[in-house]
Amino acid sequence: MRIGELARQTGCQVETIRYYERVGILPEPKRGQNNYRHYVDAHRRRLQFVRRCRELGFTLEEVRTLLSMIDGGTYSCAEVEALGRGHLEAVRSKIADLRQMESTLSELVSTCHGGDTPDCSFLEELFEGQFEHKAAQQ
Amino acid sequence: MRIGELARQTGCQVETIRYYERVGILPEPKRGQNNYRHYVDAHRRRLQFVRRCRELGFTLEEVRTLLSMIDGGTYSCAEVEALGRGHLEAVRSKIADLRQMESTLSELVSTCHGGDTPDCSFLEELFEGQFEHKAAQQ
DNA sequence: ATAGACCCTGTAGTGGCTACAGGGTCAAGA
DNA sequence: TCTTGACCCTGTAGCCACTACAGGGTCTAT
Repeated sequence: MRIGELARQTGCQVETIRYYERVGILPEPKRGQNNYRHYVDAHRRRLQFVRRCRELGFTLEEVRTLLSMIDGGTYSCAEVEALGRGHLEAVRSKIADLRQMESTLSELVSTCHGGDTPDCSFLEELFEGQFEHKAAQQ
Repeated sequence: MRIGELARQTGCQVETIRYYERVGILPEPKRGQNNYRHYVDAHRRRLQFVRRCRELGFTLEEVRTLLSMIDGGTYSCAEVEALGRGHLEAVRSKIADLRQMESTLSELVSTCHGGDTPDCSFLEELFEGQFEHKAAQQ
């Protein structure tokens, strides 16, 4: 199949597929005499895997690691689990940060009177107040 | 005060302050005869404001909008509130995405047996399975 | 013959910094 | 007097994971 078809089947953009090839996530496929890329099902499965990993928030570097485990065939389930748990922790920590943002924001927004005069306690608090937002450390 | 002192007082990096100046978030300060930037308290308050906004997750573009409201002096509280609520919605939607990731991830990780053999249902599910992750519909 | 869908390469842009390289300034101490 | 070290300057390149062209070629249907 050609690149457009692969894109359709996996929900990727054509440019993204070429990008993955350029950075070594996908192998270079065979080319026809018109120089078009020709993909087979193994490519589709690999790209699907990459996309699923990305949807779960893994970085391309982590995806590369996972792929090299699969390609090498000599990984341990424990390694994969460690990578997964590490990433899960990162996701949880992002959630915590965003929750903190949400709570500060909704508190600030609730102080708005919503009128059309240029006085706003939201802005004033941020500009002058002893505003204290528990930011993420690191 | 000089740029290093301003950085210390606001918790910014020196490079970030220069970057904000370059992109028009902070005004160009006066320079001494040694060409060092010289800041006064108005700069500190403005930078503090920017930092607080960034901590709340506002983009620099949104910060620019807020600053131009303050600078113009002819905004309405309702405008600010709209911007705040819009951003709050964005934060909430990110939290929802991350929660979805978290749940899929923790489910996948929990299927790992953790042994040192190269078989792992986490990987297999992503690679072969009819894995279904409810991704954000943007 | 031509339109339109598809493919190619290569480069530049996005956001919000961060990290140099390569240089200047200034005060304290040996 | 010299040197060390902390600070400052400009300008550019790099980070991530794409995305968006520009400028061209190919293929199929009408």
